[in-house]
Amino acid sequence: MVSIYDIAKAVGVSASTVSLVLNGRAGEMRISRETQQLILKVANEMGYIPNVSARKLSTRNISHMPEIALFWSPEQHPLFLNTFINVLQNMTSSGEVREMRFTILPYQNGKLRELEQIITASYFNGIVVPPVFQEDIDFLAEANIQVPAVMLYGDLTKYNLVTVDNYRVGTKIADIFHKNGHKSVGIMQPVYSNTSLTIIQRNNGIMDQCLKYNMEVKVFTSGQDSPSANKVQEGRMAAERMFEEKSVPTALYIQNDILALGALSVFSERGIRIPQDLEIIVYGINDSLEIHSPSITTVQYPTEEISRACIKVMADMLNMPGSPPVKIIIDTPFIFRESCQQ
Amino acid sequence: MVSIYDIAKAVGVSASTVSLVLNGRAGEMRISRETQQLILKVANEMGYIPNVSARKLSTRNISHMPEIALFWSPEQHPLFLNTFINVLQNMTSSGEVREMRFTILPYQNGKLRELEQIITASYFNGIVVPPVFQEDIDFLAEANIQVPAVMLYGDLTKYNLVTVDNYRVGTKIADIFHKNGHKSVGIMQPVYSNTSLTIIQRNNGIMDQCLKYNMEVKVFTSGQDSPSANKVQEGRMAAERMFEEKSVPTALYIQNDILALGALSVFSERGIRIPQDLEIIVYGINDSLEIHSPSITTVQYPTEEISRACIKVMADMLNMPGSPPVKIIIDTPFIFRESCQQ
DNA sequence: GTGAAAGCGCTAACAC
DNA sequence: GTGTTAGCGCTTTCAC
Repeated sequence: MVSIYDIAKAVGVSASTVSLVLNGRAGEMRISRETQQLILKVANEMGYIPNVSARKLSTRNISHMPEIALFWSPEQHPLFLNTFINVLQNMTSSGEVREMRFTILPYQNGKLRELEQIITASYFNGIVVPPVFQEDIDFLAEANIQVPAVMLYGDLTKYNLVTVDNYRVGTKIADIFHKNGHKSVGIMQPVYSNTSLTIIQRNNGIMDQCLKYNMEVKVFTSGQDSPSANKVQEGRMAAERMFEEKSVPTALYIQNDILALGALSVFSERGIRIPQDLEIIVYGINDSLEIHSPSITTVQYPTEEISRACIKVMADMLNMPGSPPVKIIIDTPFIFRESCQQ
Repeated sequence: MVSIYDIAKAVGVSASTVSLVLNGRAGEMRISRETQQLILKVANEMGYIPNVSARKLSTRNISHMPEIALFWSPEQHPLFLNTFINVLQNMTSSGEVREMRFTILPYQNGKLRELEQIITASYFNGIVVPPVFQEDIDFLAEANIQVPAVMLYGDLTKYNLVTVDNYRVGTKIADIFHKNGHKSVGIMQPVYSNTSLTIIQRNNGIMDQCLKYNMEVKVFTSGQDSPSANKVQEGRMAAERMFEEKSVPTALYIQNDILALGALSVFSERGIRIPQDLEIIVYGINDSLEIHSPSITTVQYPTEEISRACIKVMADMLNMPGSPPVKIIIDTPFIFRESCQQ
């Protein structure tokens, strides 16, 4: 970390001169052209980056407010982050919660531990993290976090939790398929999903319930992982593979809305009639499933409600640090449309 | 701002005692139960929030890296923020650019000025802002920003700019419609759009070019603003209004992909044949337009490329502060599909 | 034109 | 058990 003192030393002036020049206030004071040039040049060469913490401290940070770390992994739903920020904006501007600032910390699922320093050093006034891999949950279970923390998954009683009941989603889907007389159920999911606990939980819900009802369950994936940008293609491949089976299921649950778009296009090309040949339920949140022809029954991933509850809990914890952690389960409503009636 | 000194004074102990207790290190040292309780209680009552800047400074912030402000308004494309963070993650983890930290600062389009203090106080090592309202551009034109700034719109030569050529998108669309023999062109857009410069620019491109070709242009909106969550419904309403006209256009440009979903469902219900009765081009980025039946010709909003260029420019400016601002125009590729052939 | 010095809120070593 | 003190990097006032 190069500081203005390092620059001052290198140039042979005092730190305050450096500070003035670097802040474009050299004109106010009368600092010589040469000194200015030299300071700028040396600062550049040394790769100086101002320490904003020091700056905020020294200037009595006008806009001081809680800084929250929002951990984010690429596998989160692509609309979730946008929703979170919009909800935040609404809640703070309406005065429903105090103002806070969110800094996004990208991480790889399963590799949260690599950010241990940041997480445990209390460099933020609070943290929000959606740990959907066992490794991350294990890490958090043993981690020593001193600031308010809201988890979006994981049954760790020492932290606040805002989440949905994934297992229940699974059993309800099985119930519906059973009620509609199906004997053979398919689950379509991204390849990545074999390690995501939310997906596993929903699968377990379906499978356990199907076992009870004596329904057959098959899992379909594209067989190869795809970059997140290509979930549609992955859905197409998964659908194609479904038809390679001798017996194709009559009811299909798709774990991801983008994947569903790909699969639906294959079904359409192949002339599969929905729901007559195949009943479909999709988990996710995507406008196009509503206007798809036929319209698609979905289990809503309630990103807005999750965001709202998460922000509320964080605000409460900031106001009352040390309160016992809360656990909030958000409802996942079923929206019945043409692809699968209740 | 209540500090640990305030708490110390109130309780009648020293600041270091307060610090120890508040950091859960009271056990290490031997601080009495009562003192601990009291400190915690008073801290709560006084609404103490640790100043993370001071904390980072005093602990020689291990994870020190540039902190960038990412200004964000609700009207941004809902997938853009996610894309931005994913691209950031890829670029930093591959070592393509230095690590940086992005803090999201929500703002209302047209009200950027309200954040003037934050913007000009240099509390961040850099700022990124997508100003699409004239008020915001005017503000930025006169603002005194001392840190590297990347704009995602607006022709302000004093800042870096990464953007697309909206006007050109408009003229190209008009060219295509003209080439395909249309005499009457429709533009469908969100109500909000009458103040968004990007949309206005694309409109101007279309209109200017249509004038040349002697093509008629009509603009369609839902007639009433909708919450951002209901763009599909807004699209439906706009489509309905289109059919209230005596003469319905034979070619339609839709300014927004979600709006398009709503409109397309109406066209489908009404038995409008695409492209025979109506050729359609949509601006945006949405997987479902690709798998829609018929598939929809789009002008890609290149969020990934914009993000990449923006992050690269920011990294360069951090490495070489004081470099002259750059201006990067990202291509907006046309993806021709069934709804409008070239 | 430039430097010295105080102070922002906090932590950590050490003193008592 | 608790207090004193130095110092993190920067800005700002004032002195020369």
